[in-house]
Amino acid sequence: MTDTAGHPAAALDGRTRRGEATRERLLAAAIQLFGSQGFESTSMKELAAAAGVRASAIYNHFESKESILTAATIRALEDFHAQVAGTDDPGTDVCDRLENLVRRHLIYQLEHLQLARANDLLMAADALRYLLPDAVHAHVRELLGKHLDLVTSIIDQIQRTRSGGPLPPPRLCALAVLTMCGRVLSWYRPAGARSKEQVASAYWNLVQGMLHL
Amino acid sequence: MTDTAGHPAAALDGRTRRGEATRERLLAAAIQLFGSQGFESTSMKELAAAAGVRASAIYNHFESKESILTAATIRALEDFHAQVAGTDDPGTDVCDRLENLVRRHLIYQLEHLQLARANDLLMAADALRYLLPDAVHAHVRELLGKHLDLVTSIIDQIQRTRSGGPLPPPRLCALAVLTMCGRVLSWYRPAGARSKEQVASAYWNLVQGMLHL
DNA sequence: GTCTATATAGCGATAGAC
DNA sequence: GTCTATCGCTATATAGAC
Repeated sequence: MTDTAGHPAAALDGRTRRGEATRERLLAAAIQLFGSQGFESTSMKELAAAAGVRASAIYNHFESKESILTAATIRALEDFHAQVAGTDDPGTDVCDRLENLVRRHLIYQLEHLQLARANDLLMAADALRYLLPDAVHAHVRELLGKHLDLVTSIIDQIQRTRSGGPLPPPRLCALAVLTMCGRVLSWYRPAGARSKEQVASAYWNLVQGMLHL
Repeated sequence: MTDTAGHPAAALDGRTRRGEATRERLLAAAIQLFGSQGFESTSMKELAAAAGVRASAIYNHFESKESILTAATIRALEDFHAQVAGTDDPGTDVCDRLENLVRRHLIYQLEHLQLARANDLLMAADALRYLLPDAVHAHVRELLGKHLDLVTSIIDQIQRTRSGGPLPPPRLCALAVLTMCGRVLSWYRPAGARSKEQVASAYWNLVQGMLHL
């Protein structure tokens, strides 16, 4: 059972290394399958097959199906944070910061379809609350909340420095922006004529209008 | 088995009337439970309990669990259409038409939380495609597509009559607007200080900015 | 760590009395 | 139309050989 902790790299023998690789494949498969089909309709057998092992072998790496969901959720969320919020530079112009966050959010969604969908599930409903341990659910809420706070504070600063007409409160604007980012998958059609860059630019255009920039 | 058709009202005896009522309770419970927990994680037993009958009695009204999903989906969608798109009056000013559709969409979402969530599930992913019969799925797509077309054409007309700056294509604008409408539940907090009307007005304000109105 | 085989529980669905 | 009882199946999870 390697569920809980990391290992000192020096102690890895061949079997352990193979085990780590299996665990990673399981995690990747979980993100992919949970994201596309949902948690309930993905069986352990299916998950194991996607990772190239038997169902019973899963229990060498995770103690239950729920614990896989937990690990996959945290992994996906930290990934998102590293590639989006983590790139914010407080030293630069607030408007550029917003554009950067928006564009990276969109690109992230478009390039990590499965991961994004998994995140989306979490953001959307508290539907998974009953599946995740309270501590994990709290962690998820905290990370999502921090990102919302970041965008809120940036929009707040922008509104202070601009004279423009009356706008809803910054937090509501931030929610609107993030909502649209999170839903870009429903209007981006890979088969369609628009490239990712075109979609990102069109979207940023709409956000500018929305905030009177 | 009353799954398939309506009945001539004259032929209703007491038992049949009771049966119709049970069917309605099952449908309501299905919309509520499928919408909040998801289809897979709702059992027939749970569904029956919510409607006040035993699990086996369900099969007097529906031939399978999937057929309940089908009926619930169509019911929710037609309800939405009647209360939102059905109120559009092509004779009035395009801008007023858009405001009407947006506000009714929002109010609908806020007042029919469970129904709305069920619709949202359908809109969001093609996740239910494998569960719904092709004909039903096509019907759903058609109704959703029609609504999108309606909003697109209104936005298109608005853009033609206004000189304003460059905007993304009407269809993309329409998707953005509908996306935000559909997601209002994630930022409306009943416990919060905002009333439904305040949320609707704030949202309409954002849409106006987005479309340079 | 991975396998085969199995335990146990819950699911959707059916049969037949009332 | 609803009930009790039950079938057949699949799910998650465990035991023990390798």
